Amino acid sequence: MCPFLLFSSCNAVLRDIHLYCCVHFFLAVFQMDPFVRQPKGMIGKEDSDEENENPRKKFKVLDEGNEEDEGSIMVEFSDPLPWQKIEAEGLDCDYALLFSRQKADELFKQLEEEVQYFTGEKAKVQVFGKFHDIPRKQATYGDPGLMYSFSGVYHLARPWTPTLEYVRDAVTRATGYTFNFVLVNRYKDGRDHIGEHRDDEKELDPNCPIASVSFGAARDFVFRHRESRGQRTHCRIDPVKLELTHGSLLLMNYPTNTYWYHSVPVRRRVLAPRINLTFRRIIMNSKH
DNA sequence: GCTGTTAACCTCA
DNA sequence: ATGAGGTTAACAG
Repeated sequence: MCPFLLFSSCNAVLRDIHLYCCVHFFLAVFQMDPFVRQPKGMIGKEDSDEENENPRKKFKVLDEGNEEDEGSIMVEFSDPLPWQKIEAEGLDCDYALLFSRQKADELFKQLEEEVQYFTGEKAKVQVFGKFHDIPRKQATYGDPGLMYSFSGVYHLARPWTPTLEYVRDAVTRATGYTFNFVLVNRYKDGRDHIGEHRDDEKELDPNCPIASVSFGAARDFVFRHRESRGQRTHCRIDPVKLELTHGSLLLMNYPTNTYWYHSVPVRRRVLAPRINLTFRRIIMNSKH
């Protein structure tokens, strides 16, 4: 359970959330039709400072230079992204490069200017009775009225910035899902990280995927099954390791977050910053 | 009340 | 340099 993201709302609205998700599920199925089945494992090269030319070349990017049409830098529905399916027991993810190198550079730069991160109390976390500085920077943005709790105190999510809206809409067009909230994590270098956790807040609909978009330095991303953690190793399920590259999109589908923990481990050789956006759909409740 | 969990760090292979 | 294991006390269920 993540103590940062307990959500509430001013009014009970989303009674049709299940119908909503079903509709988008079918949308997504049709739009994602030509999945590329690939064996699980590290995607891309281990040395992340060099350009990842191979994966990028596989992506068809339309007219990067045209700034007038927002959709022009994305692959259109009629020309779907070459998704990679990542599967294991109880794990179901889809991975694709959403933005060209050039566009991702631009978005990264804009995010560096726009996003305002937590400071002070909100930048600390209590674990096992001790307070620590969170080893990365965090920010939350979302639809008006959306709230989240931090250490039992509710705060409003900030309103969307232009760049966050742009990326959000790009993800929607690529997947068919819409999102009302984003958690921004900024890892200033390879020493910044996040420990193993699941995104299992009850305010998140587990049937709706979480969309993780990455900019900047490529970082390893590790899934571990909940039954293969700690001393109870009688159930041996190998971890699933990915590399999340500049401009990439990882969709975490149900029931991934039920069975699998994930982390971004320390990588001391990484010197450059990474910004990660995890788009979610929060089910508003009537409390508060 | 009891049990399970813990978005963190530290130590030591 | 990395990963596994232990931590520790409060709180949710």
